[in-house]
Amino acid sequence: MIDEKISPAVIRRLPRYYRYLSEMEEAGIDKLSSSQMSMDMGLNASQIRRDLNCFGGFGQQGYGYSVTKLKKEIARILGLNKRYKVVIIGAGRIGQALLGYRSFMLEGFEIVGIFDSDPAKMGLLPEGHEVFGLESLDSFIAENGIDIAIICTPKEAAQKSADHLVSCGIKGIWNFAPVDVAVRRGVAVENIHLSDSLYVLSYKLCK
Amino acid sequence: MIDEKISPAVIRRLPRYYRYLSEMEEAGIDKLSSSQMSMDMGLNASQIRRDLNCFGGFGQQGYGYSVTKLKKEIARILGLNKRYKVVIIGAGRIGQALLGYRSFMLEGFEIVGIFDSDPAKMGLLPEGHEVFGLESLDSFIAENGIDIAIICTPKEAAQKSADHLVSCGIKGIWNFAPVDVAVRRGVAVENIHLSDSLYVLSYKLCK
DNA sequence: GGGCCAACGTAATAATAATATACAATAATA
DNA sequence: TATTATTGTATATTATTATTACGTTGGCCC
Repeated sequence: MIDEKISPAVIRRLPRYYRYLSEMEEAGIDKLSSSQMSMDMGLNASQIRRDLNCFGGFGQQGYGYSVTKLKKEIARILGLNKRYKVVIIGAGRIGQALLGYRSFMLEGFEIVGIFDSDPAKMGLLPEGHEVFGLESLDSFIAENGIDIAIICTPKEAAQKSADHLVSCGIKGIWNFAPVDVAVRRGVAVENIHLSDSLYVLSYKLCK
Repeated sequence: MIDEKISPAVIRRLPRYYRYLSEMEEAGIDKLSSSQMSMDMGLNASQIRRDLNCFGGFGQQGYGYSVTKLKKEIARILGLNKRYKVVIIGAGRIGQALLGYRSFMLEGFEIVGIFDSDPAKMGLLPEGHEVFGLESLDSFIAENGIDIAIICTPKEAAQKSADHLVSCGIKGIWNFAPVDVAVRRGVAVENIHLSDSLYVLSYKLCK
């Protein structure tokens, strides 16, 4: 992977490029110029070229970008060519909803276990998944080589969960609890703050 | 509401301040200085003061900010003192998960209907909610004075749904479909791109 | 009540990111 | 082989965001 510091702004745009390219590919388009992308995506053409060039020259002068090739390259940059083993912590509504999210699996994120502290939640869910107790988490992570944990606990439990997961060697946390969990350097965290987004919507509504 | 352009970055921080203040209030703290907040939140103290001053001088020199007062002010700025009526479009996993999200209701977002195009989904859900057909959406929105719609459809249907909702007079859209829906000026959209966030996590993992 | 101090409010500055412009290099095409 | 399109890249400009610096104000103590 390229090492010189790439700005977070660029990185956050990569998934958008990826989505766009997937759509174009589905639509049967096999060639795109930066100016075409620019019009479709509402970004500056030169910014697009610059973004892509952070990772290498994927285009061809006088021709443009091959949709399939570029999509594959971005997938590689994002690490979507890998497979990740994932556990979910918290078998509430969100946890269960994510459990059934088939499209994650397609992209290489395989949910192999869901855990909860509440004994009432233990046992079989629809579709054959089983909810385990938290006491079995450590050994499960060790035995199954888990890469990513999704935190779907109430906010009170989130930081404790994160600490626990990190101590088990988890390297990536996808956090749905409405707190900013703190982890040591070397562990990646992405937060989905649902209510933050809803509040911003509310703000926009009363402007 | 203050009119001079306030930067999106500031607005996105407001929910975070709100969360932080709620926690401090719960913890029984009634006074905070910007430098204390700065340490807790990992933001620059002066940035905090500037952010808050976009909306008015809520602090007191030589003293700091009253937690309760500041929290109330931010709630007002975000429009959380209002009540919103909300419909969900799409009764799949995410739609159903959001339907049961009690905490939204506490903050003034009341989900009053859930709709789906699939006849197989019609009928009663657990907890007494009923899934309606899309053909009844127009009249439902008109009769119930709906403010916000949550789009939980597959990506193919999202833009069509958005168009439909806007034509019914909906002013705010909370979009969970993995596309950027386009709406006319005057309609607010907030996107939750779950997979974008997951992809960024994946990127961070293979850095 | 006067001086001191804490912490705000805000102006000035610096850093980051986005946009625009330009152009040589190069592959496709006719 | 000439033409054309479009990249890759440099540079400049503008906009946005964050940081530093400091004057101002109100509370508090002696």
